[in-house]
Amino acid sequence: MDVEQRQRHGRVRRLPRDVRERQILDAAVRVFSAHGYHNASMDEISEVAGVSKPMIYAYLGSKEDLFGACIRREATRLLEAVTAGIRVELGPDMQLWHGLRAFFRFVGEHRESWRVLHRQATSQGGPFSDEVVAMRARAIALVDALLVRTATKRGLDEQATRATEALAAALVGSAESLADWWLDHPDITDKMLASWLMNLVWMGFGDLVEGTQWIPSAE
Amino acid sequence: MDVEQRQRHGRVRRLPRDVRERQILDAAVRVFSAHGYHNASMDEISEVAGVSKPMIYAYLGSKEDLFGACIRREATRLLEAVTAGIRVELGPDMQLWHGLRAFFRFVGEHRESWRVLHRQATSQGGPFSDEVVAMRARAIALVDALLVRTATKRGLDEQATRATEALAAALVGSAESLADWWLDHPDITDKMLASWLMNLVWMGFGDLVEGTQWIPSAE
DNA sequence: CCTCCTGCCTACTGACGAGTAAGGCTACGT
DNA sequence: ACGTAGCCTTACTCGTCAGTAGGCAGGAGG
Repeated sequence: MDVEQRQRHGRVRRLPRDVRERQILDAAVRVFSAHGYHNASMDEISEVAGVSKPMIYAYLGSKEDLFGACIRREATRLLEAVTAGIRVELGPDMQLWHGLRAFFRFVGEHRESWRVLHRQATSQGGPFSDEVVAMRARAIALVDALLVRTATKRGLDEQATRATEALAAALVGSAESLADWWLDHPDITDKMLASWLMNLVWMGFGDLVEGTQWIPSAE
Repeated sequence: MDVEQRQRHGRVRRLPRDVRERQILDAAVRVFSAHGYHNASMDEISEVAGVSKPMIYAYLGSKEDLFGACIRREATRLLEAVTAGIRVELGPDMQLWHGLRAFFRFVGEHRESWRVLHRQATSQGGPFSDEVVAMRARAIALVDALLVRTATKRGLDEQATRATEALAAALVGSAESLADWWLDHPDITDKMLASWLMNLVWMGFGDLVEGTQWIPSAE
């Protein structure tokens, strides 16, 4: 009977709620990632999820709610991956280094998540952008904290500390942009990316051009 | 008679084509900037432009065409502003400095243009993104050329030159991100932004934290 | 064996918005 | 005076979804 129904509908039927929710979210991420928020239809998501449309509304709410849920889940995963990668006991440069590596590794392994987070979500002027803006702010705050710690550890000068938040924003943006660039140059390793960016922001062009290089102290 | 008609419709009637086209493009940029591509309706654009909808179709074509035209116009303005700001006779650091200043000045003076270019256009997976991707590629190429010139002027090492394009992408991204950050911190001057970013990418955190600073050589 | 709860579906509605048909008005050339 | 070209409008069509109404099935508890 169960088998019969699977054949009739090509679907597994009568699964517990949390399993269905995960399936739906997975499908939603894929579809949003592929077509963007507006061009993604609930019908397609339901089809990919192997579930009928009313189920989505019953479990995850409106399209906007669904999108928000996707963003929250993927952003949380990303932030967790990055924070997990950081070694707090090391110096600031090594912390940044490991954070960048974790970031690029995550993007490499979850391209769809990244597309949803970066491309789709940033753009839509709607209420969901709140979700992303908040997550992005958390990322910037993370970097900012690192910069502030670094600056205060040594004798900080007032000018520099006022700029840390802006610098953090710039750094996050450069990493995002580099991740996007990566999508068109897949033959690069995540380690190379992290290394380039590290040299750029830690050493600067000035040093770089003169041959000075930053190299991770103990791999 | 003319006055009567203005009162009746609240509109100036019977204007030459190129004037109307400009009005329509201006309105489109404002509406796209405010609501994003998908949430912007042709009806609203026509209303803001003070023109009926069929005029838009007659002059600028479909919604997609219209959006493309907006992007092209605004992106061209931006690139022209930046290239006009660059002083080719100066050293590479000063060139970057002036380029950055011109960029932030433009963004400050044309926030709506910037929103359309950066937020809306990057996101939509549609065919118009081609327009933006192309323009962004031109911007990256511009920076890349500067880096390559700088690297080859001194003794370049192979590793570094392979990375220039990526670094250019990162730099462009950081400038974009900083411009976005600026929207939430309007009490900052464009000069400060340019200076911070310049210090970040030219000197790096390493130097910055030790008190070394980059300062424009002759203002 | 009944019944009720819950997972699940088919089949709709209703709105919104892109794009168009068809024609009116005016200025200018002849 | 009379076309004719080009500016401009009102008032539609029609497709596409988001969201919903209402009902079927299968298992648990009486």
